[in-house]
Amino acid sequence: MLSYTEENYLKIIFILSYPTAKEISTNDIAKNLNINAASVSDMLKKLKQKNLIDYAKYQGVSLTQEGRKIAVNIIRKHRLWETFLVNTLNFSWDEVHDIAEQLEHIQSNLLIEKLYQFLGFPKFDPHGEPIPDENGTFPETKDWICLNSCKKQQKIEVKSITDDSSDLLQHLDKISVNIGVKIEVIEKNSYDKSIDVLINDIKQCTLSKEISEKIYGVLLD
Amino acid sequence: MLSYTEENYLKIIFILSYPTAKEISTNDIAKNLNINAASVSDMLKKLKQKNLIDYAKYQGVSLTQEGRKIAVNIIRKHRLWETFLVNTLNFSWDEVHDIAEQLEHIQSNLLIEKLYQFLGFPKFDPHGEPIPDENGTFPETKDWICLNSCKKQQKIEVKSITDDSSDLLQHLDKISVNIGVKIEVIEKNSYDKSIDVLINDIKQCTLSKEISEKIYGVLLD
DNA sequence: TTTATTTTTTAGGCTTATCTAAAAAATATT
DNA sequence: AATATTTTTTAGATAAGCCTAAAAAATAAA
Ligand SMILES: [Mn+2]
Ligand SMILES: [Mn+2]
Ligand SMILES: [Mn+2]
Ligand SMILES: [Mn+2]
Repeated sequence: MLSYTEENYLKIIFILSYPTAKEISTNDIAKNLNINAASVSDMLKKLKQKNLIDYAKYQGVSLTQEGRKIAVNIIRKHRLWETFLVNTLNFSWDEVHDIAEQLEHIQSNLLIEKLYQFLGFPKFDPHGEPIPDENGTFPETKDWICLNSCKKQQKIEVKSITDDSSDLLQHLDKISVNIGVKIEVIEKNSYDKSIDVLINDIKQCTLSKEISEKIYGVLLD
Repeated sequence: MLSYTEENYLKIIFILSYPTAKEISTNDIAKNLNINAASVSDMLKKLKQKNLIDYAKYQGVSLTQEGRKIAVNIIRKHRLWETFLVNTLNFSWDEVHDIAEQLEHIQSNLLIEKLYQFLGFPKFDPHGEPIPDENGTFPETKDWICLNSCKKQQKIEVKSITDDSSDLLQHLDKISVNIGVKIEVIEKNSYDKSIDVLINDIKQCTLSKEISEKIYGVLLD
């Protein structure tokens, strides 16, 4: 049985390396968990000891088979709980991430099985993030592209927001961006990498790089 | 913000003193939490420091206003989650206690409000235990009596089982005792304090003291 | 009312997860 | 290639929550 802390380390290593499975630096983990790099070094030693990560001093870190399995299960639980909170309890999509951060650590396979069934075997969470199935397999998303990478005049249907922070999601609500809307690139501004877009063929606005790189969708036309 | 551990101490102090609010001993807490009495002494000092308990060395412990409020909220969450697990996710009543022990520590007032509403403002959990409302008020149960205290030929309708352990609940399933059944006392055996009973006017069996003292109900006729 | 037993507290340790400061290694710059 | 900067690790501390062993207080028994 792992501690919440250990689970959070495995989860963040997975997320930072997804989908490439590349090696992650001590500093990246430290920044993302808001802890000191020295503490991360300590924990990496411990996780290596438990055979959950591949790690050699100064060489970065990656998950072992076993570590990946645990990380994916935490992510599965997180996203199923977010789906429950929005679909069943009528939370809005910007309110659920912090609660799911807690719920993802509840230990019970039966609970997750039953929740999964109750929710109707969902494949994506309220932010469009893919929910791995009971074998750890993620639903297909390879035709999704980043809005940020679209050329002028290309148009996408939004499939996912890759950041659940309430700040961002509330901002997206304000400009009427949610899962399913169509966004067309009107202009690309090279100076600050922002883009001018048309949302659902009606509303025009400018999206900063920070925002556009978190929106993914499928190309239309 | 309290730790899970602190919350568990407050909860067990409440439960051990309910409904009398009498003083609780260090040893009682230690036995119930499966920890050493020395550890309990340490924690009591800390909880007193935080004004959550009234405590003087060697004199037993009781909850302050503030401590009681927190304890009742944990119990409310525990029982609402058990209700959710049984009513919504189709768990059986013997499977839910350990999961609720984890879920009761999830921090979010909004979550509990929404869960409460989703479940239809339940007053009792799957074991018949009263669920305090948002103000900490417990539903009325003062006409409930313990099966153990019934005289020969008295008959009750079961309202609650005051122990959620799966061992006991599975045993009760086996002898067809659940919430709502009628139990009549046929004979009281003074030697071991066991009683012979008739369940739903059909099935006769003997209940040990350990079992009969955990069954509560309302007197019939 | 002494003495014995039980309960509770204190003293001193251990583990986990964190920190700061300093050392070591890797990387970037001149 | 030598030096400066950044990244990572080690060393040494701390707080929470637990432990065992021993001391102190309360309670029960003689
Ligand atoms: Mn999330
Ligand atoms: Mn999400
Ligand atoms: Mn319970
Ligand atoms: Mn219960």
